Amino acid sequence: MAESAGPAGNETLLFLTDDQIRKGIEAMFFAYRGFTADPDRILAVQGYGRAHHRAIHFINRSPGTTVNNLLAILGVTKQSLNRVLRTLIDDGLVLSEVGTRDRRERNLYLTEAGAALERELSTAQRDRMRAAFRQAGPDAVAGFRRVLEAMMDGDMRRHYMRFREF
Amino acid sequence: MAESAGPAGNETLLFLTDDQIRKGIEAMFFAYRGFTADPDRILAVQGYGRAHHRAIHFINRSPGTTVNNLLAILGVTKQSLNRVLRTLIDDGLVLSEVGTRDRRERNLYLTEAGAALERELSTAQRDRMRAAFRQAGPDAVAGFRRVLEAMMDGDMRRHYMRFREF
DNA sequence: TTGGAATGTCAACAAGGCTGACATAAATTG
DNA sequence: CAATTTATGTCAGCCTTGTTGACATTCCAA
Repeated sequence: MAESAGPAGNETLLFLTDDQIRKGIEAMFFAYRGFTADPDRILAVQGYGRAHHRAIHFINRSPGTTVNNLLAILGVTKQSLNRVLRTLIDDGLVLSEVGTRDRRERNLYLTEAGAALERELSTAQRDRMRAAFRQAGPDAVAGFRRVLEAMMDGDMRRHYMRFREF
Repeated sequence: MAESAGPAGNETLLFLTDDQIRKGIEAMFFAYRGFTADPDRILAVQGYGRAHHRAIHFINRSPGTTVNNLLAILGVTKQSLNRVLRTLIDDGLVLSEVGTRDRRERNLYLTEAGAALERELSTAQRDRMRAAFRQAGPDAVAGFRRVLEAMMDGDMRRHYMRFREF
């Protein structure tokens, strides 16, 4: 090809140079800090951490979800999750009900207090995300989603896609 | 406006509905896991963690950087960074040289062994990022970058932009 | 020379990962 | 029915990585 040029040897692939990729890597690093900054501040007041936020988020997303399902989504050990879940249950933010179909399972729900904290956290996080979306524009948002979806591990993509329709 | 419709009350803002935003939030969460998965596996073998990776990455990006500069970029306490830096120096991956201009400062460099580990880590991470970029396409990559840049805190954006030209 | 800045270090603590072991209850399977 | 598997909880202990506080050293600059 006569128009071949540059380090990548192909102009159509210039967005795949190592430097472009490195910028993407650093963008992920710095942006993730912003992404978690607002919830982190709110959680710190209550003495909670990101692990609590994640549990609250996914229980809110799928009320009645089981411990096992949460373990698969969060990718942590049951001991680790249990510690977090225990404090949330003891503090009255999460309700754990014995399963009806299978009584070994525990169905997890947010209490009113839990839902209130969830709203506080997600409002803060959504405000920043909304501002970023608005600033970048709809086409950028679509691209953002496409790249992130391509970056996920297969297992995680399944958990993500399961609620795509909403 | 006659065409006003939907929860947002404006068709041109449909990408800003709470559900769209929530999808963006979960995309960040799941994608970040993929983003760190490969380096995490490599680091675990050596007995290192993400903190070591971050230090190695930014020393490699800016050879001769000072401890203070690294602190500002990483956003941790000097005690926390010092512990990580200490192990890297003791293990012969990082070289700490007394500053010439200001002898209170320490200029940090990767040794050959440190550079080797850096290459191993960044190759793994870049491979995934490159695959995601290729799959999503150049326009999506541009959007990805725009959204992430808009999501950063001001301080972090400054650190990010400082090396934009590469 | 004195103050302040940059750095290092020690100690203590907490969150939240991990592994391993073990208990219990309930469902499932042979 | 008995044995096994599954879902969950819990205890103990370990690691990384964050935090605060205190204090020493070095050295630049006013």
